[in-house]
Amino acid sequence: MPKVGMEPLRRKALVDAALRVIGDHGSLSVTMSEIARQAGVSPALAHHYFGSKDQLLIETIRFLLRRLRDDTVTALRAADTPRARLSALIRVNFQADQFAPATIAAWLAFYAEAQRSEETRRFLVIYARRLRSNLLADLKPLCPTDAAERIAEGAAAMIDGLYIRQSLRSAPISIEASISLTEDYINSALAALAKGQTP
Amino acid sequence: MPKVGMEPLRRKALVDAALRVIGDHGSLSVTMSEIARQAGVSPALAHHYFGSKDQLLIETIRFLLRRLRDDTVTALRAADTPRARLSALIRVNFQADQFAPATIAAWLAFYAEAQRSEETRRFLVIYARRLRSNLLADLKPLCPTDAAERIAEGAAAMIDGLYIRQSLRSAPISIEASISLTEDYINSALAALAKGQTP
DNA sequence: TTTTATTGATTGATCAGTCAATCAATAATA
DNA sequence: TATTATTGATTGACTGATCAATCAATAAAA
Repeated sequence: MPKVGMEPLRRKALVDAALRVIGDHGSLSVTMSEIARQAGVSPALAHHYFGSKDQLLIETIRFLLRRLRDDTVTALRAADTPRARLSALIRVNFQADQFAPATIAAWLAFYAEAQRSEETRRFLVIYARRLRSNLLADLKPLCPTDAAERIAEGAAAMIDGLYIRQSLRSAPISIEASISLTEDYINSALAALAKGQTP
Repeated sequence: MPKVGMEPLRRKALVDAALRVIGDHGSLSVTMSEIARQAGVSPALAHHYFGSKDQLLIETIRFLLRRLRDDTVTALRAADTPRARLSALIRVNFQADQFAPATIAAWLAFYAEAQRSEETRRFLVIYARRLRSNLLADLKPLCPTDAAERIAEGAAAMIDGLYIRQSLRSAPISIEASISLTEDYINSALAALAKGQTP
């Protein structure tokens, strides 16, 4: 055989390259040639391993999702109270690598793509649900379930919104400011509840 | 066929068609032919009036922006206290036509496009700034300026986030629920302030 | 006649995807 | 050890399709 065992290396290199190209091109309208060139291989090889451009893009979004999930798991492990886990959850979503312009551009591009590709949409729905349910799990110990559901929904929306707004790079908010805005939302929502419960 | 004075009619028909095609295609990767067909004219005519596909797309986003601004002006006129104007502002952003799937898809597509096209980006920045500053103007009478700025930022993000999440059509939130989530955020943020100020 | 509206036909560029052919590492064989 | 068969890795060249953009020609109004 030839240099056996190239496949996993090439796949990784191609996904990385795809992410980079999408990132600084700011769109999924990138060519296989460009991706392949960035990965240092021929366009034909990219097709050999992924079958189609769509498939390579799907793998790329899976990668983004997996990275976020892994970061989340790690962050949650380090926190031990519900409130601390909420903070960890927020922080993860604004972590440096998630906030990198290229990453933001890629997420955005995939959001747009989700309107066309059912498979892409499924992945993003998974992300959206996961964020919401992670928040929910740690809000439930802190307030009634129905309130927890609303706050989880609101916090998830705020996180996504801050993230998207970042993509415009107008009046860019710092990571810390984004985090504290979300923290404040949860704090005051919980405080308003507590006040309402003991009138 | 050629009656004089067709230009404005054709331009409008083409922009409408572009919006529709972008909407149900869920992407800016639409062809001039498709848009022209929807508008009932030849592709060549679309080029005749707009010069290029990019230009037609630019006009399309201007149209979206203008519609939102007009709706905003109308809504603000009908409200007379700062708090009422805040509610009006929120409501406008979740109005039925803004919430239509095709409209959401188009906004999303333009967000992605903004990563590539400086002109598109400028338009979206205008939108983002306008939302923020409208909110700010009516928050200022209700709380200290620095707090108003934070709340405006947070509310704008929540609105955008709810909007984006709607595009995934998973666990779709009703218009009313989206509105009340944003209202609650403002209410509890203001309440937390009031409480903090008179301890 | 001059101007405006409109189109069919065409061009040139871009790409995804295919394919036949080559390269090189290994394992089996002699 | 030397030879050979096998096969994953890799590519250059090509194809077919798609599109934006152009243009020359025509039809109707002014």
